[in-house]
Amino acid sequence: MMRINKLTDYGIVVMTRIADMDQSRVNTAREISEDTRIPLPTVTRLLKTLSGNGLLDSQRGSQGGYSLSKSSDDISVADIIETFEGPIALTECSTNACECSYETKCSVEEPWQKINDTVKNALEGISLNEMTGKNQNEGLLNLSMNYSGGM
Amino acid sequence: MMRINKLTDYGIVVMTRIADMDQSRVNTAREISEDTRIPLPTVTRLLKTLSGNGLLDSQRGSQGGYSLSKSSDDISVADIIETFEGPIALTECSTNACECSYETKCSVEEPWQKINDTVKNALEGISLNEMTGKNQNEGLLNLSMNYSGGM
DNA sequence: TTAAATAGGACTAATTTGGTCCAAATTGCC
DNA sequence: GGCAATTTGGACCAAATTAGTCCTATTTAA
Repeated sequence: MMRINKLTDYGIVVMTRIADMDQSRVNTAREISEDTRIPLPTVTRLLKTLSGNGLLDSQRGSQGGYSLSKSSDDISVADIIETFEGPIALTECSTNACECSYETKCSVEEPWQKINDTVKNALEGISLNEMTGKNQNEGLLNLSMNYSGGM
Repeated sequence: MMRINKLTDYGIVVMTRIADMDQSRVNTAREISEDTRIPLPTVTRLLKTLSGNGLLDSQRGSQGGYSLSKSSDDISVADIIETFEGPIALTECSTNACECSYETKCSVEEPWQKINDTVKNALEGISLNEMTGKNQNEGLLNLSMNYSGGM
């Protein structure tokens, strides 16, 4: 299926929900759970991950909650995905020094590098703000990617 | 990790291996297994899937084996991935009619559509031929994608 | 007829993922 | 000071997916 994990998907939903709200106040896990209908324990876990990775600020105690750590314009979909899944890469080969034992595979490595870069670029080009309801149909998705450069 | 399955990865290796060989003869599962060091039962299964989906032609019986069903220029990485994983889509929302229960998610649907298209385009733009050793460093990967169009 | 292949499908083991829960720490408020 | 509302951190389990193997049938060339 080649898809991102469900939790990552949820993570994007949660972030979008927070970005959609009044930025002057914090959001509790409970509110978010009720709004999104994602079970509370799961939301809790998502929020912990997101704040642990610096995408959200957290405030403890009574009246506490979560808020965006920076403007929704400065948070990309890639940021969120990487928070949950680590570096964006479709194959193992493309992240680290390739240790694969299949000779053929290694001739395959270089093209994969490009494929991954393209995907990564696409995801970095989408800001959280563009995911919110506010900016619908405004044609902000102007992804212009050019990989004509030499290698 | 957001990656394609291991079997899909192997599938690409196997296809690349076949594309790399003399096209006037067929390749047996055994040869491919020995060359790639992927275990025979697994290679067998990969080949069955690939020929079942029309990417490979198969010839039964003694002297039989597998060969590309068309030129390696006309087979894309996307073709191979889709053979193993179905339609390329990062989230469920983006394939079929979205039945998700989270309201927020649906405002998210449209941007995702574009993201998926971008990824799909990238993968459709890479031919199997470009994955082979023959074409290394020839700068064939000229992916120019422009998503400035209206929605 | 036999040997070398592919075809189809069932099955199991391993891994990953999704989801839950509990105890601790922090903070605001009465 | 004490209580209630929160986040924090980590352990844990169940479910789903994936990887891999195996067996039997069918086809074909020599």
